[in-house]
Amino acid sequence: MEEESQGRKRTSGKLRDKERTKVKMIQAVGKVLMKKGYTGLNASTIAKEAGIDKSLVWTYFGSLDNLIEEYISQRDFWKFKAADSINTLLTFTDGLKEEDMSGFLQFQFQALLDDEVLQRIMLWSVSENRAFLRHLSDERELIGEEMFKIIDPQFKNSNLDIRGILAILVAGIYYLVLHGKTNGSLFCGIDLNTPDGEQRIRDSISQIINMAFKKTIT
Amino acid sequence: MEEESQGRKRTSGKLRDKERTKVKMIQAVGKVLMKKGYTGLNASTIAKEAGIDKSLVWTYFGSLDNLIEEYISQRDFWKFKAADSINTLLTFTDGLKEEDMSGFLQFQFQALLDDEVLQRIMLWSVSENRAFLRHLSDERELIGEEMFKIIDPQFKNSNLDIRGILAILVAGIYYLVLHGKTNGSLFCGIDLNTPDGEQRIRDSISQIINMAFKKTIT
DNA sequence: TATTTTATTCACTATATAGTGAATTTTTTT
DNA sequence: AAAAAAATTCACTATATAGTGAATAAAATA
Repeated sequence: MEEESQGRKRTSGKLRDKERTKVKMIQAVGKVLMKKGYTGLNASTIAKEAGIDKSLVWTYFGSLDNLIEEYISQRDFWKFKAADSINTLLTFTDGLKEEDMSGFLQFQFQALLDDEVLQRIMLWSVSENRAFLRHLSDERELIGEEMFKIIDPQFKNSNLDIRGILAILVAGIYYLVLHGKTNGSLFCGIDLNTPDGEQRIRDSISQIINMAFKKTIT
Repeated sequence: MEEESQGRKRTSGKLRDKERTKVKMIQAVGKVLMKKGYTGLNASTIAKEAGIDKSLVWTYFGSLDNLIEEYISQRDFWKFKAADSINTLLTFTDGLKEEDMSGFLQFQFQALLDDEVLQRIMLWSVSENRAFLRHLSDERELIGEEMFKIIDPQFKNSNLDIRGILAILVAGIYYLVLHGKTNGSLFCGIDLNTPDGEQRIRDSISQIINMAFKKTIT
């Protein structure tokens, strides 16, 4: 981005290398985020994690926010975009099967369970209204819309609001994971930190999708 | 709690009154919580809101945490406990109707939408693992268990996990409200900050409950 | 009204944090 | 190897925050 292309002098010592240091700093953001959450993201902590002097934050990124933003924009949080998961779905332009939809939600559930940084980011998104966090939401919405292009028509003549139902499902997945990871305690008597609890939520996701696809409403 | 019952001298001037001041301080916690969220809960801000000197926090409550804890424990966050909502449900010891269950969830949804402090507290609960926040979750679980005593048997011979489904529903409600209030943006194309968006979620809650009660799974 | 006691404020300490500019050390060029 | 330039650290400033103890002002008691 801010490459001095005219550069008469370059960089690459064993001890000093601007680009290598910048990469270390960006990676440190992720490590701190995982270990302490977004409230732990300050210059001293990040610098200590990267093993450099904190003043480099301003020398190389202009501000602490810029450095953090750099990390967020570089990481691909919606891995399922690239994963088979959604690509498979999007090839079925003529309609979507119940199992595909279920599988997609299961994938999202597992991805969030496995990704501690994503958990911290989701929490942050719902805690503070920052531009770069909103961009993440928007990105997810964009991917979602691709899917709804296929699903919406399938539910056109149903009296179910499939978007509303999926909104509750996805939001439910998000909250349950966050509650389980931070709070640890039960939710409706279910403990997400046990294999049994996880499985119950997985099954319930499938059950709701199954019911919706059977379009049985009175 | 820490009343000097032996008290030879009391308090009640126009300008100075310990008890009145303590009440003002506790109320200020709620105001700050609503205006700035839990991260805004520091002595200076609370003292300014109460119109007193910040040192009184330690004089009267021992620590900032104690003052905050006092506020949390005094307020009744699960209003629906007292409300008709759940009491009506609990009288039907022989079974629960679909409309009752729907109504109960609608009530919870509306209560959270209307109560800014509760929103801040729910966010806090999922952000930090504090004892007094866990107590709140536990309290909700306890109330929930009362309800499940009635519902569990109704779904005994169903192949649906009603607790799992309700967990996703309730968690979904929580997350959608938090997302809507902080982030403002869409979620599955639905904007919770519009009457239409609110209504779609209300309807979707009912639809899921309706499907579950029809026990239609293959 | 003078004295005692209680309520409240004031003036501090200690620590953390965003940010700056000069000094220093390493690398590159001559 | 010396000079120039780039990379990195050091030593600051300024502001915020939890917490403390002495000073002061208002009530209550004698």
